Amino acid sequence: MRPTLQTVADAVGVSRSTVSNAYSRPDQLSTDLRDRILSAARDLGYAGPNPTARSLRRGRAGAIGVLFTTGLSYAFSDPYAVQFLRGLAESVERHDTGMLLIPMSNTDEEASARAVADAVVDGFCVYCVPEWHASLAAMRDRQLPVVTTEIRDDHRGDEIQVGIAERPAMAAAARHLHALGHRDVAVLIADMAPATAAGPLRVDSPDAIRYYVDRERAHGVAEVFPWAEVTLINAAGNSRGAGAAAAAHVLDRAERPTAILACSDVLALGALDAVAARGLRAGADISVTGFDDVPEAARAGLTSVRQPSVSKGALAGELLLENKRETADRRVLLPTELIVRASTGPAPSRS
Amino acid sequence: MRPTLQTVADAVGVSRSTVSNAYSRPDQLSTDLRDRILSAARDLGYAGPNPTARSLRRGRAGAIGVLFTTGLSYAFSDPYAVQFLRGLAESVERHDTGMLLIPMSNTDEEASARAVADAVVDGFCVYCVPEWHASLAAMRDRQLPVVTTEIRDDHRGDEIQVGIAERPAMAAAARHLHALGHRDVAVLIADMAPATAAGPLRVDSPDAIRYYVDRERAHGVAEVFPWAEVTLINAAGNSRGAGAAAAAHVLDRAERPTAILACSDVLALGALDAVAARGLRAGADISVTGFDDVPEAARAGLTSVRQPSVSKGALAGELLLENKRETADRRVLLPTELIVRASTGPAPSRS
DNA sequence: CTCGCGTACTGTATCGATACAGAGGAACTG
DNA sequence: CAGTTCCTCTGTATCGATACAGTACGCGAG
Repeated sequence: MRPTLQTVADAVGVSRSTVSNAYSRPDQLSTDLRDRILSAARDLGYAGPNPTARSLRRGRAGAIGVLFTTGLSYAFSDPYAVQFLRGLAESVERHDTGMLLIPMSNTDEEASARAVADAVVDGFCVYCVPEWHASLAAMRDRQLPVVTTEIRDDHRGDEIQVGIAERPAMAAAARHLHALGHRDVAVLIADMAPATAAGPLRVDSPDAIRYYVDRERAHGVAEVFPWAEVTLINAAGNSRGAGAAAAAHVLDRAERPTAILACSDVLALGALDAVAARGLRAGADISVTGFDDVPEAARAGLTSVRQPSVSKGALAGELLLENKRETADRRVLLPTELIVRASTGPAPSRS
Repeated sequence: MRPTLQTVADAVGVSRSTVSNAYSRPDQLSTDLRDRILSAARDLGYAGPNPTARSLRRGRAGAIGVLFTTGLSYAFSDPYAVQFLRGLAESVERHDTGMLLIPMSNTDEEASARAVADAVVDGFCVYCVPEWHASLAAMRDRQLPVVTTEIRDDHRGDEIQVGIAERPAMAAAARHLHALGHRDVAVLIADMAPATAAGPLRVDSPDAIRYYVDRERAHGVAEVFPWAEVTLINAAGNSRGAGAAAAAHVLDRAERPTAILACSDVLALGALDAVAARGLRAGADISVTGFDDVPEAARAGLTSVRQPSVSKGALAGELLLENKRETADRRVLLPTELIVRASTGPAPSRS
């Protein structure tokens, strides 16, 4: 059997409490005794206080759970998500806390829900999880502090929210295109559950879009362009390849839109790939906008809606772990800004 | 006080064990009683069995710790790392296990070491952590199963290893360049501790390179080109920007090398950026090779050494969590392949 | 000499569950 | 009707630590 605190205590001839103090509260005992205890522990091959037992007794897990969309794969391949994670990691680390990644499977929601129920954590951070996902219910059952990256009016309970005003942010991109003379535009979204086929989609209203963020952004477009005249394009996932494939569907049509508003830079970059593959010139033959303003967008000359990424994550972690949680703002709205680059230009005249 | 199993048991008038069974072993009691228990639990606001307590009693944390290089930031921005993580996540998930990310701070190694010591996990996966990092010692103290992504002859203890033959893999790229007539080449590495300045570096032998993987790859180059004639370039980190900045140092020299062998695609792509920024043509004026063969490499026409990414992660998870750990191979060597694209071509004749 | 006080260590209760042996009773067997 | 088996449920021991109140003792002050 592996040694425990008691094993060490017996070996040195002191009480278990004292050995515990040797590790966790060095000021509670003489240096001499402490050294004797630690060296005895080494001799016995004692691995140090068991973190699980410590967590139980202390009532603190020392980690937060991060609920991530879509089997991790897309999440990680979006530079925006990566930056968010990085900010989160940094602030979480400052609080001597870890990050337990909990991927949200689309194929087996129950597995994800189980993972949430079993997670040894002190709180949760929800990033881009569709509202209907079973794991969210499991998370609420835990009754732990939660921070989400969406600002919603219909938000449940007392979740902390850190996010942007999705609708006006996207509307800014739409207005930009409208001012350039575009009248026939398409919106490119990533279906978060790969149930719907890739390609053009007919929905009567933005409200029919299942995932909140995309829905709000579509509403932003609808503030500028009559929704009935907007083409909605569904991508098979939030990846560059999926964006290219989805964009291809409308680029090959006789009457193609003069502009595409993508709900993420990753999708937009994919659209640019598809545009280039057809020998079209982005910003001239067709305009494309993205969302997030990831570093890659600057390299590609993509017009995009910038939103803070790293600081969004950092703030989420901060608010979640701050103990003076009562006083702090439970809802933080971050600024956005439209960055205009070469991928948008005047609408081509109809031939 | 929050309700516990006992609270629910008292409310229903059964024993604590029975309530526990209602959650964890439904077959042990009648459906009728189970329903009564679960509904009573709901009424009482019982959040379900406490995962920490469960972990302690079961002797299983239900998570593995992932030790990641350099404050998470670079790790996540390398698509290769992301793919590895994805594979790892998938296999870990199959075992009903979670992933606790443990970022390795370079500025505060002790903080990382503490995070490792306190992590509630059943094992560790080490990805790209420099061997001198304090957290590795802390990890070994835990005496838990470990899998690393490096195949080393001098490996300690009984770590499981999943990796590639670094030296011959890189040598293949070097031979490819040699066959194209290149004689003056540079090796681009990412210093894992940002102690050394970016730019050309003089070291007597590849052995002086601190980080194992880079060291081995440099040895691979040295198998083909006399080391004394190879220029070593240090980048400030494993990022595209750092790669570009480092490459710039030698591109602007009067006698620039005719080829650059980068130790990662991210660095190589940065080098390509620097090449393009100077109006040079990759594959003609200068050749560039990468390592990993990430999707981006194909788009950029980058010659690269392909290594399995997703399956490397998946295999690491599998070997770590498989319970028949005794019989399984504790050391798995994965294949690599040189993928030749447009970024390499014949050496330009000296003018 | 007694009181007060700080330092160094001890002992017990407790964190919240699961494992496992076993009890009680119904049903089936011969 | 005793014997066996199965199904439900119970009770106690236990996982490995930390919290906290308390003891013992040395030492300076009044």
